Amino acid sequence: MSSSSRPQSRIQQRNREIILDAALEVFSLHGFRGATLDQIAEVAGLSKPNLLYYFRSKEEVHTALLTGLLDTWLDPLRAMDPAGNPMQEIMGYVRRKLDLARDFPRESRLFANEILQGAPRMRDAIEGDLRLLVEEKAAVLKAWMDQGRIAQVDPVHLIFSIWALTQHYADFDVQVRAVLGPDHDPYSEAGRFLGTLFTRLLER
Amino acid sequence: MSSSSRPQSRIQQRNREIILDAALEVFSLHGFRGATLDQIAEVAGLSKPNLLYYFRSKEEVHTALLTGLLDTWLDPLRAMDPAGNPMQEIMGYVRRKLDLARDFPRESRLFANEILQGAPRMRDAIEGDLRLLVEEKAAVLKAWMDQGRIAQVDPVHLIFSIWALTQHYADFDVQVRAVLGPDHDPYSEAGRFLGTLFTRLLER
DNA sequence: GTCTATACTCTGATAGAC
DNA sequence: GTCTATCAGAGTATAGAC
Repeated sequence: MSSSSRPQSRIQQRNREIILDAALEVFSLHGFRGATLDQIAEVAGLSKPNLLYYFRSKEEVHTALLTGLLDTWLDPLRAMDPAGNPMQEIMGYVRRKLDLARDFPRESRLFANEILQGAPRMRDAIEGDLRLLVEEKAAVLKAWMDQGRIAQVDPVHLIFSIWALTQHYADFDVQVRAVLGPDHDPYSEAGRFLGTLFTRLLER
Repeated sequence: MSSSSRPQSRIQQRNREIILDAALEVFSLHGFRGATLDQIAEVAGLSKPNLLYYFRSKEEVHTALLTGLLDTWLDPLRAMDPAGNPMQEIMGYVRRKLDLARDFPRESRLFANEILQGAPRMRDAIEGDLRLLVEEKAAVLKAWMDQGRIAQVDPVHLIFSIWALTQHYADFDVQVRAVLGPDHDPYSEAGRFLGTLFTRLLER
């Protein structure tokens, strides 16, 4: 099944993936400006001109990474079902968000870097899709509170707190592990802790 | 009163401060590698060679910023008094940490950038002073829990959660404001929300 | 103390051989 | 598709006039 707009051989797709993986590694550590094509090419095991054969510019590589990232990042929130059991839905969201942080820490750091720098390449998405989704889900949370099914608390800041607490384990991984020492599994401990925290915050 | 090791005129001290303030602005936005001396010099209103008259290198400017940052950042935790009232001490800590985020967001982002990048220039401090202080204060929290004065919860992750929740408002400021819209004061709302959260989590 | 000029290296991107 | 060679510009840092 070939696309007329962008025919791609298997090797092309494979190399694009290798490059994007290397770029994720480098951009997530150093941000857009701090990252260099030399570094990305080295991690990818390609020459710099060859990298630029697959992507026209540094900017294009970065854009390719950001495209879709926000969607992936928001999917767990989207999955929160207004018709479901409130406590289960919220706990499921926390669980899925923590799993994302554990399984895709580089994506989390890429996102953190982008926001830290003032979201120069994501502003529109954040002021658009992200804001709308938060408003929608905050309304769902508010309804649950007004029905007395969970405790009253600011629903938007509740969402912020889920983001902050889960992403912290990916973004500040170095610090978390330095403090805990080698004999700990940050994410399983975090799972238990966050379970307790949100239960006590929301259960009535 | 002159120091023999580093005599400094008033104008020298003043210029060093101007440079450090400009550097904080730029480093906190772009990280070490993404920041340029040109940018820092421009923000400082000085020529690049003049900047390098006050600091021998880009590295030296960055080091000057990081030195002392961790201390400032940990001071509120240090102030948590084992002899005080547990609930008041913890709430006071959360309050002071949130005030730090509100009043010194650039410092918070500088720190976040450093950790995101793997803490290449702060590893020792984090594995040393920071870790020790957390261990000490976690023991204090544990004692309060065992005395039944606050609810049982993992004390180290409790400290992580205070960091994550307060720093989020500085580090993800752009996102927070984009979601809340213009008619909100993020920090006063956060103050109320975090008061509720930690009360419900810890009160028995 | 501050500036202009400049040395030298790094970085993004292109040309062209294979 | 991949490589070597290379260019133009940006970057850190220094020299030396004032």
